[in-house]
Amino acid sequence: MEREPLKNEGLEEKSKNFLEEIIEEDLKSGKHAGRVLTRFPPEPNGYLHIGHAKSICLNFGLAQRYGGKTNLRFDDTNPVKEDVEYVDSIKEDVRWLGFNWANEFYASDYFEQLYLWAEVLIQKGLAYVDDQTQEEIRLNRGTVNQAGKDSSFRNRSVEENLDLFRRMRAGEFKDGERVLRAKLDMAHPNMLMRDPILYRIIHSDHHRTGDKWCIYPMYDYAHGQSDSIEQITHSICTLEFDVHRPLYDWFIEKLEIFPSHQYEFARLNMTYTMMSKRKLLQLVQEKVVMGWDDPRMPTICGLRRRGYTPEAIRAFADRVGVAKRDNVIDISLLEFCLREDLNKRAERRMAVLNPLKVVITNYPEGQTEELEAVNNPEDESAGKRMVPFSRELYIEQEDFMENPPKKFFRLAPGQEVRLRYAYFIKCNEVIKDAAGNVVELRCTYDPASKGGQSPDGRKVQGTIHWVSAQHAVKTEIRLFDRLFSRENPDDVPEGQDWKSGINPESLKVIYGYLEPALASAKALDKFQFERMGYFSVDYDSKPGAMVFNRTVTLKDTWAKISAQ
RNA sequence: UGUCCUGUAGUGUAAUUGGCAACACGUCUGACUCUGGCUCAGAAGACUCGAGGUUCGACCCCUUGCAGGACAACCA
Repeated sequence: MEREPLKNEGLEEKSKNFLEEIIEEDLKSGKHAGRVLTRFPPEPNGYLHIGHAKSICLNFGLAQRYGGKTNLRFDDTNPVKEDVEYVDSIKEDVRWLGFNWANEFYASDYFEQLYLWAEVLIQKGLAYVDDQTQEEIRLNRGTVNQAGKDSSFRNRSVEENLDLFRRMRAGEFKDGERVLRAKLDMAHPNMLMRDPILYRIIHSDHHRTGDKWCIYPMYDYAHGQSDSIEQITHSICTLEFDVHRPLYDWFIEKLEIFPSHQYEFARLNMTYTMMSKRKLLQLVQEKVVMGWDDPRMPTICGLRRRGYTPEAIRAFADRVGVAKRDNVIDISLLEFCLREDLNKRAERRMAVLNPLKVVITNYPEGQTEELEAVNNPEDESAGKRMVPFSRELYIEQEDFMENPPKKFFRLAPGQEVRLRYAYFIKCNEVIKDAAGNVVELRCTYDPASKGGQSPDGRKVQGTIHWVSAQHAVKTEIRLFDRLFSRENPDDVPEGQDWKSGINPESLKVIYGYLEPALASAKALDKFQFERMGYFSVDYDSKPGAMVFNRTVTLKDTWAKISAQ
């Protein structure tokens, strides 16, 4: 009562999401003796994407916040789709995002226990072996508004079921010949409760268990029990599993095992972004993109290669929040989080993407000088560097206009601008080629403005970046744009393929000029090219043949103004 | 002709659990500036899906509509 509301303590109380509320209630009621154990359960059949990042941040974040732990568990119950390539990439991505799991588990670790429990269900008369074909099972399941029909094998004796199930395991039957089903209710309004399949026969090697098994548990039969075995307290998954929860609870109840609980949240959707693992796989297989880590992909490895930081992704996951309603996040929020992070840590450099030659006519030929430039105005500890200046420079084509509109603060005939960290220059002459294109500018500089200082207090509205022609490092630069041109890539016009939405101009390769300080940059190094955006060194980069990826442009107010 | 989930500014997420709707992104002003970046100051924008009801008082509770989503792989 005499306790003041926590106000000016710097840690303004952030509102809780519904999962935090559930956990806090559980903690208060002593539900699991104060224990919080979550799990991140990917199927190793594809690469993780930004949607998974939300789930990872949620599961690990929640555990961290409440003094708990998180297991990484591979849901590897379908050998035909899964592969070690994927488990390796998943581990790398989770680590890169900045999380450490308490244990690395596999659903396949539990195959024996799961099998034993299946026998228990058979003994209890709660499971039976069905000989119907896949087609018959499908037909007899009914539809959403029509009850299904009982299988004629539904009432086999416990002994017969046990015998058949053991022979399934022993490999006496071919793929698809029989399945083990739970005996629930073929008329249940929830389709998943209509005698779901527990085990199917697959004579296929498993990436971990090899040829030890030829029967494999289905998701519903494996997931909840795996949670239970690990004593997961809060099993958090996406909304589409909501319908599975009654089944999840049913197995735990009938088996009388640790009561893990499932909670569902709405998965992440993002504008202009494809989240379907299946379709992303297709893009890779059909070589629409360079691979899973193509910088245009929404995969974690793609974002990494693009130049994203784990901090930016975590901040994003934090800002999108968690709830149960369907949502579509504007991709500009992701970009905002990225810029916010990069602004603080990326060192600034100058680079000209579309060069226009400038000759300083009153600057001595053959002379070179070094000018001091700040590495990061947001971080003094980043220090300074020297940038070479000479008579011939490159500036950005778009920084010159022969007939500028009123608010154009850059270079134009007779107009003066500041070359960042260098001098004021004034354009005197415009040289064109036969076709009338501007190919060179002749300018004069004011020696008194060295360093970019105004010698007499005179104001120059514009400051542009530049690079000394003789010192410049020519480099490949990959400019990326959104992979899909439609805001919702799944919203495909009638009669068209979803791939019709792919943006044909999502990758543009150009050659630009860098200031020499950039020549020694290593893969994944990040810089802000002043006034142009954030760029990151690509894996393809080699000494002498550098490759930069444009991570994201800077916010461009001028583009808005000039577009009226 | 089903079962379940969900409806709050353009987009997300809040609202001390019944006390006259907040924060972020985006948008628009303006200031500052050696990045048309950053930063700073401000503005517009929601009668909380509709209709009833309970209550002094409803985003919140009740009734009833409507809308969106999920579920009919031997996928997860």
